[in-house]
Amino acid sequence: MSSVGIKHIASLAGVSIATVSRTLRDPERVSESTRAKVLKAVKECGYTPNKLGVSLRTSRTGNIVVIIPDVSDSFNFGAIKSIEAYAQQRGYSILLGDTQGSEELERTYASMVRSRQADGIIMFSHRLPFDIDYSIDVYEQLPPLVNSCETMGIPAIPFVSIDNTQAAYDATQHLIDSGHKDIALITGNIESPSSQHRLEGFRKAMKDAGIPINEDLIHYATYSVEDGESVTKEILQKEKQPTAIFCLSDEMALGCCSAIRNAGLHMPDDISVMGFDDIPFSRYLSPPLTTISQPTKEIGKTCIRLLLDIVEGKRPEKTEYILPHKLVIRESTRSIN
Amino acid sequence: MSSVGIKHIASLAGVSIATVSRTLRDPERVSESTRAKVLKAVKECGYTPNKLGVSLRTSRTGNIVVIIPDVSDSFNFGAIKSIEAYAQQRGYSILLGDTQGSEELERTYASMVRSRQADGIIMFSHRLPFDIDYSIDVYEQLPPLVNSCETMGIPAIPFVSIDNTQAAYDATQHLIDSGHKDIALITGNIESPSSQHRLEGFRKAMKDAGIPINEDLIHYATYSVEDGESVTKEILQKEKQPTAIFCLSDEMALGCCSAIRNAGLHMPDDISVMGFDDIPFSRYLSPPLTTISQPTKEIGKTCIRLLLDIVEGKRPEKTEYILPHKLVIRESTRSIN
DNA sequence: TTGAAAGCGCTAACAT
DNA sequence: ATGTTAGCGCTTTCAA
Repeated sequence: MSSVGIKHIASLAGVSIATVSRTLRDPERVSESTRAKVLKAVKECGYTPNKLGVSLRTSRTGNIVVIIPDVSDSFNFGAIKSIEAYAQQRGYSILLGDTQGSEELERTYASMVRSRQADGIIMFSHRLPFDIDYSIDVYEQLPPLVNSCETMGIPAIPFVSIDNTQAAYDATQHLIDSGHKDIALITGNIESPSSQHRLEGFRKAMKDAGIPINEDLIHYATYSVEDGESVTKEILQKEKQPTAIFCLSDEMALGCCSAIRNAGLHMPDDISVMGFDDIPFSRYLSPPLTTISQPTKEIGKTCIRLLLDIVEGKRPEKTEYILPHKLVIRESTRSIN
Repeated sequence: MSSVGIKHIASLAGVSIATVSRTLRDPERVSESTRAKVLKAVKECGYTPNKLGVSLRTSRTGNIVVIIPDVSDSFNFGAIKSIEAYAQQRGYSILLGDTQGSEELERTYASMVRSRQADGIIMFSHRLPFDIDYSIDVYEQLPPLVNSCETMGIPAIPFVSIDNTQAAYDATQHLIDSGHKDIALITGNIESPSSQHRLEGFRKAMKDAGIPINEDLIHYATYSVEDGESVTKEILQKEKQPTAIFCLSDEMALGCCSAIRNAGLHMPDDISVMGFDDIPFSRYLSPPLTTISQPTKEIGKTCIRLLLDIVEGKRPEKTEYILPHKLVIRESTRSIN
């Protein structure tokens, strides 16, 4: 791949490099004839400005890094899609950084803004991906950063999510209303605030209904298909079985359903399963999954809008954006009243 | 976020900026005492070199763009994962560019190498994301680029994939061996070589078995869940129904299974379903999906290894890497002999 | 072992 | 309307 620079175009068009630059960034400011000459040369050479030079000079890159533990997790998808759409509309590019849950990779991607390769970060994890000195003003040390779905618990960092506690409360309430009392719960990584809050919502709903919680029915795992399957296996091997299993993610629910089927049981007749997230696959499951739907599109759009405002120097009015969730009742749960 | 540059560190440590640079890139070349001074200053300020400056100077960025129509497509996931792992090991960062199938976005991401923000491209789509002049040497105009799973049909571009024709042949053969003759086929976007080759493999297997192909049973769609569902609905509404449906992607098979269930039919008793890709979810379906498994890890690793070699100036020995696939027989197909 | 200085490609302030 | 020039942050000769 050959490399033509602005100087080459300038000499080819018989103008100064400044004129080339102007023609490209603000065509109105050069005469029509000059513009034609320059554009012709640009076209002939297939010239593209070296963005390193541009960014170095302007200290703007037009790149936003989105840091996600797992891009393949279907839940994130809706959010990513709307982040991309809106960013493009505002002239920014989205760089997806998949971290496989590795903190090191989180930091690597986050460092792209420190090293000036990107202007801001949207973070789908709860870990702060760089060190800050809490003894001095935290605000000053923060790059443009927005938290999606998980919070780091730092007030200076805008946070967009649903009310996980209330959502889990609603899901649990639905099971309780359907007559379930022996409800097993499988959590995601309990270090993530989303998992903590969902667990909290579950406890609260049970408590409000006056149902004592059997701690043996609470299983600590991760939001993965594999864990959903293995934990469910365990659950089904015990003597006393729950009438319902509440998986704190749909991915887990998927594994859960598989384990139930493999045990020769049927949903929802033998056991009810409640998911969380409403990933696209959930409606295609057999039976289709009852779950909590998150407004992923809105979450994504809010994140990127907020972030670009910050990048461009506007301060967001609020620092916490809680969007509405929805209980989606399908066929994996049934009333046992 | 404050911004300290190399000059600041230099003055803080009482050395020249050249020494700071040397200390950071090749610590051996400065005296121990100087090194200590510099590193101390670096640490105090939390200094990170501005990569724009570095890259501008060295004309290397250490970034690789991976361009994918849809990061959420579970099939790509395995490949992405191993691409990331290997790249990291060789000191490169992976930037994921999700294009939603948009050619414009493909070009946007591809232009990152032309504009010097990345060193090379791994492309999961079949469209060349920039214009080239076929009247002059094509090779000269190509940035470091490797094709994954889809080929652009340009010999100069290395290509890593399975043998899609043979894989579809094997899948079809399995159905034929099981006694199926009336086999419906649902293709992906027929402009993609992978779809074309899979269709070809299907035709060849049918022909070799002496089974005439009913063109009405070949449905042209895209690799999506939605299309799998809607096309299957259509198929099930006709008078004469096939005994098996071969979906050219697992995502489609998912929708297909859902449609079959909604029609009150059962797999594999009423109808057999064959997928393609073996995405992680497939084994959790009910019933688990019979499909073609692709060696995604190997595909990813081969791509990135090839690409980094090219970036670093080594020419790959071969230009086509065909890796082995595998027929995975689960429970969505049955013998009707 | 270290420093001075050129220059990577570009933009923008200033001058014409 | 266009050109000249300084300088963004860094690496790397070259010289000391």
